[in-house]
This record gives sequence, C-alpha cells and structure tokens, in this order.
Amino acid sequence: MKRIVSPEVLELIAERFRVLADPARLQILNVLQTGEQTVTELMRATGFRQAKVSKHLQLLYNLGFVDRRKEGLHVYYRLASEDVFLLCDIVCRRLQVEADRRQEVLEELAGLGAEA
Amino acid sequence: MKRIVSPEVLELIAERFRVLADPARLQILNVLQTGEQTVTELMRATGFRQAKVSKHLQLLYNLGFVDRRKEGLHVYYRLASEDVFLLCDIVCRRLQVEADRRQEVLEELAGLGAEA
DNA sequence: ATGGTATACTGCTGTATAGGAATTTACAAA
DNA sequence: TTTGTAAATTCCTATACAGCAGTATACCAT
Repeated sequence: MKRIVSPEVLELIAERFRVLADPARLQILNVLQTGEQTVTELMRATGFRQAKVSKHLQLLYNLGFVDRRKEGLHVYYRLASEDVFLLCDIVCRRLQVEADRRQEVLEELAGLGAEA
Repeated sequence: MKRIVSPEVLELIAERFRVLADPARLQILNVLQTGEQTVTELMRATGFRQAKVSKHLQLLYNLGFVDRRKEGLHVYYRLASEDVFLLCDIVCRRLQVEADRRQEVLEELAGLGAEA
C-alpha cells in the first residue's frame, strides 16, 4: 500500500480487520491453532454457546480465515492460513512496545519522587 | 501467539484491529503515508469534515498509530510506525489471493460452458 | 483586548452487530 | 420412519460507534 488506495479497496481491507476486531473470534482462531476442531469441541474449549461459535465460524469462513470439512454429523474447522498469526504477532509486538514505554514512564516518575 | 492467550490480551489485540476496521481511518493513514499533515490538509485530502477527521485522529493517536506535534495554530500528525502498512500488506496479499481464486473459478466455469 | 482561524469536544441519531433463546436443517442409527 | 445429535439459522434486544451539527478551546494577528 504505497500509494493512495481507492475507497472500495479500503472497504475490503477494513472488512478483514473488522473480523479480527472481536475477542471471541480471536479466541476461536487461537484454539484452532492447536489443530482441526468440530463446533462442539470449540464450544468446550471456549465456553461459548453453540450459536455463538457457529455464527463466528460462518463469518471467519466467509472471509476466508478458516476452512471446513464435513464428516457425518460433524463439521471440522481449521485455519485457512497462518496470516492471522502474522497479523496478531505484529499487534502483539506493538502491545509489548507500549507496555515497555509505560514501564519506563513509571520508573521515571518513581525516580522523580525519590529526588523530590 | 503460539499458545492459548488470555481473554484480556485478546481484548487488547481486538481493540487494535477495531481501529483499523474503518475505511475512513485507513484512508487517513493512507494519506499520512505521503508525509506529515495538519488536520486541515487531511480534510482536503480526504474530503471529510473537520469533526470527522479530528475524532478519527484522536482514536489513532490514543492507540499509538499516529504521533502529533503542535506548531502555532496547527497540529501536525504523522505515522507512528510502518506496522500499519505491514498489516495492510498482509491483508492485501490475501485479497489478491482471493481475487485470483475467484478468477480461476470463473475460467473453470467458462470452460465447462464451452464443453457443454 | 478583539477578531479570526485551527482543532477538540459534546450531544444526538441512525446503523451495525454481538449474544441469547428458540427453531430449523442435516445426518446417522435404530 | 422415528429418534437423537450436530450445526446452522432466525428473531430479538442491547450496545457500540460513525457521522453530523453545534459549541468550546487554543492560538495568532491586529
């Protein structure tokens, strides 16, 4: 994204971020990182109700974040790609930087207190 | 994010994605990529109203996506880091992959049509 | 101080969506 | 076919937030 991007493309990008902007969906993705899971297994792993899990999975599926396969009664969901975690890692790195910075400020304040 | 992450951290991550999940903010960030800008310049570049630009900038500033400096009447905003574009690039790559896949499907359908 | 401009803030409305309860659909076994 | 279980969907309510209009604040110039 080196130049001015059209509103249409910006909307598509925003739509992707919107899907990741929900702790419940991130949790589901996080659980899926341990491997393929059925909806029921995801319910147990997350503590969410069935409708909630299913609805979030639909969204994730529709936007290509997860794949699924049907086997008898069960539907197995799995991550479609590792990109999600690339994205989360970048965000986590930022969180770490922010935390460090806050820590520095606190220490600076403590230092001032000692001097005063 | 290799193991199960706590709900608190997931909320922090989601919060960051939420800020990026808005075309207007992405557009502002996109414009800022061309260099430091005042609110007024951003209004002209985006066509947004003053209140809109200002509010989005507050959000972006509070979550550390942009920095600012005051000079007389003007406040100059600039990108705090290139991470935003790392994130967008990953998403864009995904969009490209999706587009390619759709294209393939269309061509496959066209092929079937020719055969039939 | 006064007037004028840049930016931030407040109150409001409409829209989107998360989550719960209940229902429906899909499938397997008896 | 009937029964039971898994998953998807529908309807509903509450909440969050984008965007607008208007107002307030900060700062410069005269």
